[in-house]
Amino acid sequence: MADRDAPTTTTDDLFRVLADPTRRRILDLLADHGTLTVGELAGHFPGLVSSGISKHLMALRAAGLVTATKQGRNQLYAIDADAMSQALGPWLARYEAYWTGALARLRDLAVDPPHDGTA
Amino acid sequence: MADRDAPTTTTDDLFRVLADPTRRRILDLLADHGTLTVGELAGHFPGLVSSGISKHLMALRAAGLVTATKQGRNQLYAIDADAMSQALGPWLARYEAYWTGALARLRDLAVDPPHDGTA
DNA sequence: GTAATGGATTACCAAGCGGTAAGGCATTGG
DNA sequence: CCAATGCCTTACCGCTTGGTAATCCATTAC
Repeated sequence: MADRDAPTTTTDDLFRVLADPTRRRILDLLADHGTLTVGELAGHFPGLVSSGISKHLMALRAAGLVTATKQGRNQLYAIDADAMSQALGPWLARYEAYWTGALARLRDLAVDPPHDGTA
Repeated sequence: MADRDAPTTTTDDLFRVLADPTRRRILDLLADHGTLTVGELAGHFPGLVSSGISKHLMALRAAGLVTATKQGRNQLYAIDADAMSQALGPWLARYEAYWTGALARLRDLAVDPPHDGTA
């Protein structure tokens, strides 16, 4: 199984995938470089072999967090935060009451990204 | 354990704790009721015995996500989202660039929350 | 065409973790 | 005081899952 691109990334799936540090690191790398292949990713993880990376990528892909574009013999992976935001959004909203401060910072980032005074 | 704020509630710890659906449900219940005892919590989980709840509570407490107040022979648990926001904040900020749309939705949710949509 | 490269897939192993069960301590009530 | 209650703690079991190794397939180079 696991051949679906899972249009419905549940909060449950999201957190399960995000639970692994390596997977978050991969997402991190992807966010920083935009697009990477398995080999390039593997270069950042000295303690892991390609198979492991591939496996994590598969999990990420199953959760819809990354997209894979085949280019010749390589596969280009890119982050797809849409699924993340879709799954996290409702959860974040639920704790809105406890998050006033964090939310305010978030809103600040959304409406005022560049500079302007107080941080 | 007097580690009620666990100075080092890393993003790693946060996600590990949040990875379990039962634990998120507990947080959910706590957020909804404000304060609950182990027994009350257990009442919401027919498929679990108190020990299990207690264990999850311990994990939550270790991560600083909940606070425990002893009241007589019972222990009152309450959510403490401060650790959550502290750990999630930086992570959320890191993906800010990918979240523009989500951020807007978040703002919308913050001012006009729909209703319960737990998956 | 064949050889080489790179990724995906599968099988396997080991560690971590969720859940249960049993035991112990503290508080409350008679 | 002793008995009962409620929670926490510890030991244990089984499943899930991260990681590796080996194999296969596709693409590219010669």
